[in-house]
Amino acid sequence: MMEAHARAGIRNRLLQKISLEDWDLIGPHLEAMTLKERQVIEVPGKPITHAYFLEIGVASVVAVDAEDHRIEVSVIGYEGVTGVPLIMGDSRAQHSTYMQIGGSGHRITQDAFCGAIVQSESLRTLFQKSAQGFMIQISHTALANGRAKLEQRLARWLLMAHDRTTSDAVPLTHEFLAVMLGVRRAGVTVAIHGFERRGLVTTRRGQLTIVNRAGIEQVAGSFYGTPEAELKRLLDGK
Amino acid sequence: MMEAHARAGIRNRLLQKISLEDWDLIGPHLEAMTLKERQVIEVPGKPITHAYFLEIGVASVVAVDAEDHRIEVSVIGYEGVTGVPLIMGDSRAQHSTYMQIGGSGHRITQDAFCGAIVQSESLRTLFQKSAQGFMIQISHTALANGRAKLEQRLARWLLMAHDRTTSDAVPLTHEFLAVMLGVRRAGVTVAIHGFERRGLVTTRRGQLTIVNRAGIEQVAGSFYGTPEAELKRLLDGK
DNA sequence: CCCAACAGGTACGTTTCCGTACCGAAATAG
DNA sequence: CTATTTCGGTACGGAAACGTACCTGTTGGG
Repeated sequence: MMEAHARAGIRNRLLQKISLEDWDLIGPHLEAMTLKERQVIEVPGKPITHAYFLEIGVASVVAVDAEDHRIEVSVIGYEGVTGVPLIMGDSRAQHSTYMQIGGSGHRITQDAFCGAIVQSESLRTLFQKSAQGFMIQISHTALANGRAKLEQRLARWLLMAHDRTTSDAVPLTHEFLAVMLGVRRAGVTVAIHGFERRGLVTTRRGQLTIVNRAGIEQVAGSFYGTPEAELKRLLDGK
Repeated sequence: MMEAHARAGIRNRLLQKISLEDWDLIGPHLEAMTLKERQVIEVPGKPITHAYFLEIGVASVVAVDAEDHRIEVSVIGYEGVTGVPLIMGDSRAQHSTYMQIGGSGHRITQDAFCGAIVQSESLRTLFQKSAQGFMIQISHTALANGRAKLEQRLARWLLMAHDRTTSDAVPLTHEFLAVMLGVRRAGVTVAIHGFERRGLVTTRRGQLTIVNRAGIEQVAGSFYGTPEAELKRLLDGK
């Protein structure tokens, strides 16, 4: 009951799914914190110090190569956890991970997280399924990057962000959207104008508001949706 | 010693890394087989019946969406195993997986494979690291798809295939290369001409031979290499 | 041995997106 | 309140790749 109380306000879907017995391995180690936009969570090549369970906000996971080419491969919100390599038995970050939209969450040290996973098979199963969902998302990012038009990719991104925010506002500049999608800033501006003209979004400086989600889903077509459906299947059982 | 003998001819890097104790969980269940090109290994949405440890040949892992957009996200050869979702506790295939270049390997049933992973922590660790390498490869496919030019992506693909074959010959048509990269067949033809002109490859109908690997690596730049280095780190220890 | 199917060479107009650049408006710092 | 930075609107030429198509040479099946 103490535990149940401690978990009362939690939005994070993975934390929610942890059983009462397992909670002893995780709950006591959680450190609640505010996560500002641009806050760095993981740096490629560096050890992962903590896993972050987001409550509010969106983190970007960005692949980087030796010549500093970069592109976002995944976004993480209240449905997941950062530090996927920890789940896979690796302690080093592959990707650059940082808060794209500020919010809050709980973090747990690498030691405590890995210890919990080793001790409890049910925790391991839970986080492995989350990691599998993460992998599916990356696959579909690869698909969208190779096959979709800028407009479709932007629509996909907006939908993924919208899924993870509580309001319809997406507080991001065109510049940041462009960096994540790996396209020109001017290209994003033009695409957003198209959305605006069709009444799908409204914009203010540094912010974009989703007005007609169904319309955006139509633009994204099947480039959006599969990872979301699969994650649901993985976490909510078969 | 019987076991050691049974493993004598094995090229697969994961099978090689299995300890003698763990071998009892895997070895007896392996079924050696020839794998012809185009042979289907996994079908999206369908249960995964076997995990395949390749000895020779290359398998393509292709992401597919509801509108049948498709693109290759990963290749697997003697360094890995198919059926990554099994490692993650899922029994359903996400991707379309099939032999791109014919060869041979050993397969193990889903039941035996999952049973082995559940029983042995060291096996689990091994395969998780392999899955982590797989994920890194997908991330870099996403990066290349979003950032690289056709020529660079083709170079990257050829290098990944070359790493997994015993000869310098890549027995594939332009058509198949195009499908995997998600580009036009004619685009591949033109790019290959460029390589040929620069003395990087020679071609015959349905086949391409790598002549100057270093030159191809130069074309691919840093779009090639990171996943390979990371897999080495993961499997050969830190 | 011939024919159908396949592989690939080539071309052309078109679309998409890039690189770059410039400018004005809005926010922020001093 | 002003100076500076940031953000977004717009434009232009050009590169990359597309869709499509047609044609030729190779290959394998009947």
